[in-house]
Amino acid sequence: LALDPIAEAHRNWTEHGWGDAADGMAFVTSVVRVHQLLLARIDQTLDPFDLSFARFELLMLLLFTRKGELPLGKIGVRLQVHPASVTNAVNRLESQGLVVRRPHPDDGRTTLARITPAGRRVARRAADALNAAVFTEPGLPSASATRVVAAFTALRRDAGDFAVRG
Amino acid sequence: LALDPIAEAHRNWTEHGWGDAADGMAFVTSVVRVHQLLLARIDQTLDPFDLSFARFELLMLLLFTRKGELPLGKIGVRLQVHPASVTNAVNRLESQGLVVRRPHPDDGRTTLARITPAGRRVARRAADALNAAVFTEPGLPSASATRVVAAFTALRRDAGDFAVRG
DNA sequence: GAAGATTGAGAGTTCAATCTTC
DNA sequence: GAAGATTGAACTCTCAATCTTC
Repeated sequence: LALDPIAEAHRNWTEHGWGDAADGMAFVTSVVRVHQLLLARIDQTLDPFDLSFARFELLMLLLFTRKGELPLGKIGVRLQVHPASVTNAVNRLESQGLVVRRPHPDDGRTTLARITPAGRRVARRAADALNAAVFTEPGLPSASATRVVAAFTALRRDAGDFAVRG
Repeated sequence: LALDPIAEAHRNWTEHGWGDAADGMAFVTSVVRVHQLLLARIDQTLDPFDLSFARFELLMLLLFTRKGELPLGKIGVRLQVHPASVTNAVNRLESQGLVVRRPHPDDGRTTLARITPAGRRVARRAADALNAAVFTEPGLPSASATRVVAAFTALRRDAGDFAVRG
């Protein structure tokens, strides 16, 4: 096992005359790597449920919606994914019996995705599994995680990711 | 534009009796979303060079290697990606003339990937572009970024991502 | 004409299976 | 038999093009 590759890259960047960007490079690379590690744990946990994280997020979104259904387009906006990805995910979930499509009553253009009773059961069990295997102990001290969330919320806000309350 | 979806999810988690996992869920979701935002900026910056971030990382790895070449297997270990991904990336880079394959002189099983002069030029220019467009201003205050890197280094170390200096 | 959704193509990843060389 | 690399299959994501409905 080698030493920390990100620290090494930071050193290389500095020695290459890119000192001004070295910290930012290390930050971005850290995010990429931690994302990779977390996703691996998540995928492993969701494997028994035959769910990807993307499909899990879609299921939870419907679970937390009052009527248990949402237009496909709205799902894409909320989950920040491409319409084609929504179509694909809903196809899979529908073939698994966790979601059904139905036409919008008032607008013939839009399609609604509705979570089924089986979908609700799977969503709750998968969430329990993720909570136990990943979320309750994501890999850093609770105070540290909270600080990261705060810093990332500011970053996302500045990137125009969501509206500022006002 | 809606309010912060992660804050909303945190509220949903708490109301659903999953309070113990709500902070961890928010942490993980934040990492996923920030990763998505950063990668979008990176891909956009690398687009003119016809490079993905994965191929850029491979190129930089070779650029910083003494002899400018490395066995494919070692590349996979350093970049933490599957051997098949290395084969794929090297195929693309080779067709772009940025890398060449050559057989290992002492071991007929292993193949070396060697960065070409053109590869070095593209790597330096792409790095300059990324430094200017992303790394010098990744989206949060410098002190904040440094704290995140420290927290993530601890997380990666605990996950067995690299050896502890001893 | 614009909005909503789907389709097909292209790129990337992972896995299992295969082939060659040690 | 094990290590290194490649191949083909399965999946996901994105983009451009298409189709239907407003």
